[in-house]
Amino acid sequence: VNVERTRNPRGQGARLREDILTAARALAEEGGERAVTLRAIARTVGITPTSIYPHFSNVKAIISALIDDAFDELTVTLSDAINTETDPARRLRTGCAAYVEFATQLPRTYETAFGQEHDNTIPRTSATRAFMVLVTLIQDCIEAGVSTSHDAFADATVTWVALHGYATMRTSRPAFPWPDHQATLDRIANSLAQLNKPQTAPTCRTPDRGIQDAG
Amino acid sequence: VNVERTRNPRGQGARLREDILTAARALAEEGGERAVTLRAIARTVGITPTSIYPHFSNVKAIISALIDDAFDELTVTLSDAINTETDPARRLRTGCAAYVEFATQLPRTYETAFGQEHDNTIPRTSATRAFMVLVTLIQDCIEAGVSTSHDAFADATVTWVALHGYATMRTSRPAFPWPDHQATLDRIANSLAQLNKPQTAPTCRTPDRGIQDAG
DNA sequence: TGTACATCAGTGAACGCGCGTTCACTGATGTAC
DNA sequence: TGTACATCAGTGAACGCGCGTTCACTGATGTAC
Repeated sequence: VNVERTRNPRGQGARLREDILTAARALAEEGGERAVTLRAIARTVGITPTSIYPHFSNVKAIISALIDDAFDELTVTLSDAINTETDPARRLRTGCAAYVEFATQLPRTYETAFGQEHDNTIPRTSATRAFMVLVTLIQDCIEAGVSTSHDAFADATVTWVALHGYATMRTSRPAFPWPDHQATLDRIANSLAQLNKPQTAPTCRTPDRGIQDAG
Repeated sequence: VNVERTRNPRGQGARLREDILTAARALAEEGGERAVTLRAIARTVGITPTSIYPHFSNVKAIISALIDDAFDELTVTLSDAINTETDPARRLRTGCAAYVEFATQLPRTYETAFGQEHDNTIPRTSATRAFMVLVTLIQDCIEAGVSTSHDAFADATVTWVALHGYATMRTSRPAFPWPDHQATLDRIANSLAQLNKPQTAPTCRTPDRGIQDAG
C-alpha cells in the first residue's frame, strides 16, 4: 500500500491511469491473473477502488490493457535481441532464445498474456506484431538460403508453439529433468525452422536417467 | 443440482467420494479449474458443502485427485490409440495425433492437468506414466531404425513440449489462422522425433495470407 | 481585486455475492444384551 | 423377542473474507464576471 500518494494536480488526472496499469503489472507478475483485482490494484496504488472507474470501465479492461502491454514488451525484447546479430540464422536462433528467456524472466506476465481465461476470439494486434517478428526471421532465412522452408508462416507457427510449450512447461514444472537448455532451443530452431546448417552438435546422451522424476 | 439423490446405505458412505470426483470432473471441463469449488461440487452432487470433508481434507486435495485422473485418462487414451498400429513410425504419429486430440476433446481438463496454479514441485507419477508412453514410442522407433535420434528422452521432451504448445494454443486461440492440422502434426513428429522417412509430403504454401488475423 | 461557481480528482459507506471452513446437531440403521 | 445404544451418513446455521460495483458526497483549484 502506497501511503505517500498525493492527489494529482488539476488536469493531470490521467496520470492515475498509468499508476493503475503499473500496479496491475506488478500484481500480475507476482500472483498471476487471479491476483489482478480492482481492490488489490487500489490497495497497491493507494487509492479507493471507486477511483479506478473513471479510467477503466471494469477489471477486464485493465487486464486487456495489461496483455497488450505484455505483447508489446515481448516484441521490443525480441527486436532488441535479434538486432545484436546480422547473420539470418544467428538472428533466428537468438530470437528463439530471447523468446524463452522472456517467458522465464516474467513467467506470470507471459502466462497472463497467453492465458486462456479471457476472450481470445478477437485477434489482438499486439500479439500479431510479436508473432510477425518470428515470421520475418524465418522469411529472412529462406531468402538467405539458410532455411529449406517453403512456408515461413507455417514454419513460424510450429516453431512458435514449440517455443511456447517449452517456455511454459520449463517455468511451471521445475521437477522435470529437463535436457540441456541450449540443445533443446537448437533442436526447435534447427528442426522446425528447417535450418540446413545446424551450428550446434546434436545431443548424444543415454536415455535412461531420471525418467521416474518426470513431473 | 441433483435433487434425486438418496442417502447412501450404511457402510457405503465411500460412494460419495466417487460422486464428488465425478462432479468435480464435470465442473473442471465446464468452467476450468476456477469453477471447481467446494460449494459448486456440493451443489452438483446434491449434498451440503460440509459433507465433503469426511472424504477430502480440503479443495486442493480434490483438484489433485482430479489431475491424477486426467493424466491416467490421457495415458489410457494414448495407449489405446497406439495399439491400433504395429509399425513403430505409425505408432508414434498416431500417438502424437491422439495427444492433441485428447486436449482438443477435453480442453479444460487438459488445461487443469497441466495448469500452473497448483504445486508442481513434487513429481506426479500419473504424469510420468503418460510421458513414458511417448518416450517408449520414440525408443521403439530408434530400435526399429526409423528414427535417427540418439536420445529418446530428450527427443520425447522436445516433441512433448511442441505437442503441448500446439494443443493449448490451438484450443485457446481459435482466431489464429492455423496451418493444416495433419501437416503440423507431421512436422512435429517427423522433425522432433527425427523420423528418417516422412510419409507425408512437406507443406508448400505461400506465406502471405491471413497473417494480420493472427491471434 | 473579490467572489461565486464550475470542475476536477478523488473519498467513503454500502450492497449482495460466493467462497472455505467451523461447530453442533439429526435421524436412520445395525448390534449387543 | 425387545430395547438401549453406538455408529454412520449426512444436515443446517453461522463465521469472516475479498470481491465488483453503486451511489452520494468532498474539498481543493481554477475561472468568469
